[in-house]
Amino acid sequence: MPQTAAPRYEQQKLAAVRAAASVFAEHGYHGASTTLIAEAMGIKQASLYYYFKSKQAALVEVCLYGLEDYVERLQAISSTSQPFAAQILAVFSAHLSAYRERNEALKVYNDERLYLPEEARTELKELGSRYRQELEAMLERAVTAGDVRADIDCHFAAQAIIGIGNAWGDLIVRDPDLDIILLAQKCADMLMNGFGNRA
Amino acid sequence: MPQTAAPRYEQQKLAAVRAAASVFAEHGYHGASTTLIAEAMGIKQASLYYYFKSKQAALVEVCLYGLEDYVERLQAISSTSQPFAAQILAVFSAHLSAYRERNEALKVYNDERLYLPEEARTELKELGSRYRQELEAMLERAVTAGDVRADIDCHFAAQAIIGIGNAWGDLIVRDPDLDIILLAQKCADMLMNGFGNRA
DNA sequence: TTTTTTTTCGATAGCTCTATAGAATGCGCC
DNA sequence: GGCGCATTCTATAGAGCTATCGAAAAAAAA
Repeated sequence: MPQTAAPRYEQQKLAAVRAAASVFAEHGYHGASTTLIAEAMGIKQASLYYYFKSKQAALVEVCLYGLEDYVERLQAISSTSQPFAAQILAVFSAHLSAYRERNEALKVYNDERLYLPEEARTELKELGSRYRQELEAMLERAVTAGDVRADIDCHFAAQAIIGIGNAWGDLIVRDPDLDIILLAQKCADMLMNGFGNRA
Repeated sequence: MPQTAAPRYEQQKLAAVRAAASVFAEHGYHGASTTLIAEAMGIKQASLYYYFKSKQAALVEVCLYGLEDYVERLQAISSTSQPFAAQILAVFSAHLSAYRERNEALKVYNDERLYLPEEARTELKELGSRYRQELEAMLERAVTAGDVRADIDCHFAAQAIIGIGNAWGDLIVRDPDLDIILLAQKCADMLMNGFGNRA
């Protein structure tokens, strides 16, 4: 699928972001060198600065790339009128497949965001917490609809869902054989029904 | 509480491990400098090498310190004959309070273990997976006892439990006001009963 | 006090890393 | 071909970092 009118710069810029994501994911922000990133995309170290103003700027772009359509996807799910059980399955599927598709970038956001410059950090933090808030609102609606127990702490629940997604996301990055669909089903089942044997 | 016969060396060594844990936790392994670690314990950079052969050796010691009684605690819980619901609550409590007590070291183990030397890495990995296996065995016993649904994938479940614990552990480190007991209860409740409204 | 041992220090070699500057190369277009 | 622009290169300044060495200081032993 050839991009229409994709000037070389755009292509290379994207390649640079991806290379940076990959190297940051493997070595961590501080452990990664600009030389390594450049090599990963087949150019020399100094040429990288044609695309990034600084190493830190590269980190910012990688994180943004990782989060990009992440929140939007959740909002799309959240705005459907499916029963909650179906929604939560969709949430896990989206979360996990985001990890698979942009796995390095999302991992980098989770692991290295502490090293972002203050300014970018708050911007991204806001994006991240928008995600949590959306999830929280979704849970609250499910409570009113009677799909979710009334005594659930929605704030806690939203954090837990994100935590589970991220934990599996990490494992997915390292083990490409994991079946995302199956995993999402198990997560959703766990969350809705618990492990306990119904008396 | 004065340690009986605690020679200066032992004290300082422990201080060094803790300082390293703290600095690694804040800056990451590669982002941390030996100067910073030394300063954190009030000595000069070169003096640190009296206690650590190398920076990497410090990482190893921090990780070991973080995991130390972690597995043992789980085994203690696992060997009781409490009902599973009580056990799982104890597991979460132990997991979360370990994070609070040795928070930096455990966080370092989770975040930075990738940068361990191969040899130490496998040793620690084994410790870590002993934890998961123990949890898995516990779940299997609970299935036989009828406390847990028979159709649960115990391997998945064990990973999920660890993932949830670590996710909250991370948040605990950053927010010291979180109530661990309450959190553990919510986690256990979520796991056993799920969020779904029982028809 | 003097001697011995443990702990800390200052100085520095040797290395790697980021970022910059200016030259070279490719490439479309007249 | 030759001009202008975009892209990549080589070379390097400048800084920080780990680890080592031998001397100093502190503590313990005699």
